[in-house]
Amino acid sequence: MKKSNSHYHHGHLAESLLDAVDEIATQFGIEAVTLRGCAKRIGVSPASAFRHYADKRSLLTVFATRALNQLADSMEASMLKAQESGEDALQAVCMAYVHFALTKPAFFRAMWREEMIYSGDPDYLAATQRLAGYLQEGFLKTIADEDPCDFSPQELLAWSTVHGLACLFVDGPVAQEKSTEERMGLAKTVLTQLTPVFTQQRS
Amino acid sequence: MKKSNSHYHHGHLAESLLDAVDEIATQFGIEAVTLRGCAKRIGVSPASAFRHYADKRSLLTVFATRALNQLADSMEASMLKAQESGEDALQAVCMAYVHFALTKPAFFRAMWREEMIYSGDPDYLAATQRLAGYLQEGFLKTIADEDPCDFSPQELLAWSTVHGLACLFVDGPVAQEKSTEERMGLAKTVLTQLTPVFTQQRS
DNA sequence: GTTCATATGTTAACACTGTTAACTTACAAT
DNA sequence: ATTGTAAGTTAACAGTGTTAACATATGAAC
Repeated sequence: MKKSNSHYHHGHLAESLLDAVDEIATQFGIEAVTLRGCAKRIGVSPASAFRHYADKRSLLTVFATRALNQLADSMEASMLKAQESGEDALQAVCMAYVHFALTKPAFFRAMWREEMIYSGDPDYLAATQRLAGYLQEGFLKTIADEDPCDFSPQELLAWSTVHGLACLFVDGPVAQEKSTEERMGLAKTVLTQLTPVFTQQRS
Repeated sequence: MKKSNSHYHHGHLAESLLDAVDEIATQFGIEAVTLRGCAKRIGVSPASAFRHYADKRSLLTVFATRALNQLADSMEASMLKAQESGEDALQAVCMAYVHFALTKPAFFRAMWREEMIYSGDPDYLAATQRLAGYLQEGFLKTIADEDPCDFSPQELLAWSTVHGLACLFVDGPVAQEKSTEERMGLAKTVLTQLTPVFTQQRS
């Protein structure tokens, strides 16, 4: 955090650019994010971004990865809290997923826009796997050392339902006029229906 | 279908532009669709599109609406076929949903990219409601004349699951290396788990 | 059939985008 | 102190959506 008075070298440009993407995406949506806009917001020349990111898509990939880890953090916290108080951990994790999508829609979109990012990037893939890991907790692992990209039908059902719900809320025509609280309640009702399917084989 | 030899007036530019979007999106993805590219493919000047569409977003809105109706057509056909042969109609409709996403990923994406279209457009909204209608068939309607945007928990569970599955296949890290057939099989396994939830209250 | 309003196309320009090449500055190791 | 390198700048490029001003073909009224 050392500050030069010359201001020629910014010093934290890579991270500052991510913050700029954050702010612009939050205010105007992920489609409005522009390299030149980010640079201008930081007070730096348009071309400077290319010293730190190969292209715009790389920047958005890192941003998406960052957003995935933020979501995973939030899911982890919810899980731990639920485990302490003896609540349904899977339910808590799912609700955290939906809550993130509702409160940070631009971030949630950025995570899954396949054509805007390099979805084969190792860090990105690792972040998606970390996220999926919290949804897999609470399920019996039948096979050890399995491919982390391979999901049991129960796990995939859980992820599909919560992901679909989040997507329909964010980009779809479902409950558009409703408040965040109302939609969270609706999500709870929907997810509760799944408990009979899971309670049979829960660990 | 009358053809002028002067070639000054194209005649079917509005529809031809939609076809161009179709072809470019299929080949290179929805992000690669460009007004100038569409115009060039048709052999028309870049500015001509604006006589038929207010802006690019309007064109993509009509394209998304068209794609939604194609999906709804496919779902309707699957439903009728299943009803004739006595199969599970809801299952058939869900499988048609996933199949469309897998075979026409660019179209499926275009339907739900909120920032690329005018999602408040009446025709677009009508198409989404038509689509949702096929998922609602087979469920008991408890309240008559209800808002078509309002879904029962069961209906929303069905839509969320199938939509999430489709999205995770198309944009997510799930089963990326698997073939379409394998993924359809996986989808069936996931969706079958929902039958106990629905059979209680099916009509 | 000629006239003419209108729908539908063209051309040329605008500001803005991502990206690159050539250049400049500051820092850090010798 | 010198100097190599990391990190910034400027100026240009082609490509984008969009608009204004202009051109042409169509079809209805006379």
